[in-house]
Amino acid sequence: MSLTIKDIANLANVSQATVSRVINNSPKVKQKTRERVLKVIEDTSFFPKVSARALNSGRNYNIGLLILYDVFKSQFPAEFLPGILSGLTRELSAQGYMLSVFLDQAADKEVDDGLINRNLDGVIVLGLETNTRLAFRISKRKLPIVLLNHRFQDLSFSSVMTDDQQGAFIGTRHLIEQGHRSIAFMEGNPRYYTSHARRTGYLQALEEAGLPANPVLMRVGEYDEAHAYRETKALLATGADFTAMYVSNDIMALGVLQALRSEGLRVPENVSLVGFDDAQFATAIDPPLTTVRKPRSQMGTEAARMLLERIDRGDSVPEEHVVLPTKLIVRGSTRPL
Amino acid sequence: MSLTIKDIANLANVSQATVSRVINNSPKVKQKTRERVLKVIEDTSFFPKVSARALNSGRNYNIGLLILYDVFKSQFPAEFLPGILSGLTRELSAQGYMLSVFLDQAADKEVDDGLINRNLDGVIVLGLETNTRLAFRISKRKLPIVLLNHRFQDLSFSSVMTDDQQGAFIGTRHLIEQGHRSIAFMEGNPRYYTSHARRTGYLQALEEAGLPANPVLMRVGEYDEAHAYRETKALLATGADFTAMYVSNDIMALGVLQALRSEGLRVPENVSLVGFDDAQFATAIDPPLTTVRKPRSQMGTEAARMLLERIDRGDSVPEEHVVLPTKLIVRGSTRPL
DNA sequence: CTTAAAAATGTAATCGCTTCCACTCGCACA
DNA sequence: TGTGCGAGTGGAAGCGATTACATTTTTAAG
Repeated sequence: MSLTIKDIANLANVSQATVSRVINNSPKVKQKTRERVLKVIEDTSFFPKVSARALNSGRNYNIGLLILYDVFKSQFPAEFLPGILSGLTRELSAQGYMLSVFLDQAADKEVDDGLINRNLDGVIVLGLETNTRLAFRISKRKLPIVLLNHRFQDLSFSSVMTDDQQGAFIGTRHLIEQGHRSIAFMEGNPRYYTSHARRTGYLQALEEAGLPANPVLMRVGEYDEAHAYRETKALLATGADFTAMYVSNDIMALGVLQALRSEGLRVPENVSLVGFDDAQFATAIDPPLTTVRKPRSQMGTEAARMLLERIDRGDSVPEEHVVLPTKLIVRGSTRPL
Repeated sequence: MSLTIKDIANLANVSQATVSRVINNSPKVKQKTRERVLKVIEDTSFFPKVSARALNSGRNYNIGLLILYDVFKSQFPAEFLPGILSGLTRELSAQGYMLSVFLDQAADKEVDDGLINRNLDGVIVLGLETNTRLAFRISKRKLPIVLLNHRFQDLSFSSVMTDDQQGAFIGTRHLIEQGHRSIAFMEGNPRYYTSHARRTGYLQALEEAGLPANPVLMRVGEYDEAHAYRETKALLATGADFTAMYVSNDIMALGVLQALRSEGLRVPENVSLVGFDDAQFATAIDPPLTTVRKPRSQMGTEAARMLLERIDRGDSVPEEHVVLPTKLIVRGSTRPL
């Protein structure tokens, strides 16, 4: 049927062991022999069978991506997943690994059986919040694990995050640089860590500029359009003055936009607006939204790199926490005062 | 280290062979024995090692999802991927399979080596158009394959599609039912099959209602907001009358919306609008967009089901083409004339 | 109660690779 | 001329399941 290393061994006039050594880059093969074997491999386009290697080496060359339920349920921007997948697979396939996805939507048992026992070399957990029960179970099996887009303080899991505080900071600072002094803030669901971070970034920018934080201008909603609309209406009803607003994500910005319009206010003429996420529609609405973008692809590559390192070096690798900066994308929804 | 089938055999006082039979639901095990073995398996939370089974059964319990480049490059709605993944993994994990993703972005060789040789039991190809070169290569290796969201006429590959024509049909019919008689049509990139299907659906609805198709009202653009904006402006410039418009996707609808607004026209007061895709932002814009939704999750489950059938029964399964209906979601952008 | 067929179970070979251990073959050194 | 050593290679034992084939047990017909 298909080629085995035995065939390669015969063709190259060496033993199976040597072929195996060549495949695995063992240093103890004479250069000349190595070349001969490689040539045969090349010519026959031989590819070692993963299951056979896995059986006795323990390596499965397969890592799991566990997408937690909250990612799907919430207003997690849909365009994140493609970006992250792209980063993950690029890095992983370069090292010969595959990526298998698992959704948390199925019953817990399913995830347990499926995910943990399926001979994965490691797991990347993508979520907004840590599912602690699950994380504990995975760690109990000593499976290397990296948290992506969230972290868990009490457990020593490596994590890759973005610096949402810095994101809100640069977004707010952009408004300040444009001359705005009265800048409102629309917070997302306070249950999530990110909401807090973004508020802190907003406050930090104000403070750096010596601007007072005005509690009246700070509203709390959910990461959806309806709450943002309602809160903006409420804010306007207070009669408070503001010429700009930092909104915690792009979907909310849509709600803010509607509320402002309904009161006869225009963006950016009357109010400048900055969002977060750089959603697919951000360029397509009127006005195009100035927003803050997470380095989606890079988040994937970083997570993959860290996990592979952990797999290679074992527990000796210390817990690592990477925080990636976000980027301000200036479009038409902001303008100098 | 970890449990093997041997341990289970000892604990249950049977042979390895019997344990294996129980695991694989072989019918030739006495009910009583089966229960005893299952109990032990349950108690020890044993899980057979995939690589070991794969080695001699040929079954890898791993299927590949190949996401073609055009999916990422185009205005493919970002929210599709999560929906499709959800459907795929639900069905697959129920049958004990995992799903590994591969992106077409890497070099072709990578995909070739990686995808084809990595011991997958089958491949699902998600794309807007068939990458024929790749499809041929996969089929040459006799890997079962199902095309998702596209099809290829000349090759006998099974496929799962949505009925875009029916989608445009019900969208247009909705407008007709609301009393509209002059209905414009905004087409997407004519290079894609879907564009053609949507136009046909539009025309079909007009014909069914005995309405003439007016070429002046039909514009062709790309699946993005900028072209839609431009084409709408051009349409308005002709001075042609219309009270409604069918737009080939939601992103384009954003452009249409802007163009209409810029000319002082309001939606739905002056023009009713129907889109396609039910993008994440469709509920969040003003007015909320009436649109046509693809059954994302179901597309996934169907594709998985078909692929598994093909894997189980081999080539005996005839080529199958499933076409799923779309659904009209009525929101605020349409109203009776 | 036999006894042959059917059903259930066990034995052991096998899948394709990795890796431990043994072995060969120069070559430097005493 | 031995001797020791290290580099390179080969032989063969697994890894943990599946499965063809052999064997035992059960069932049912006579």
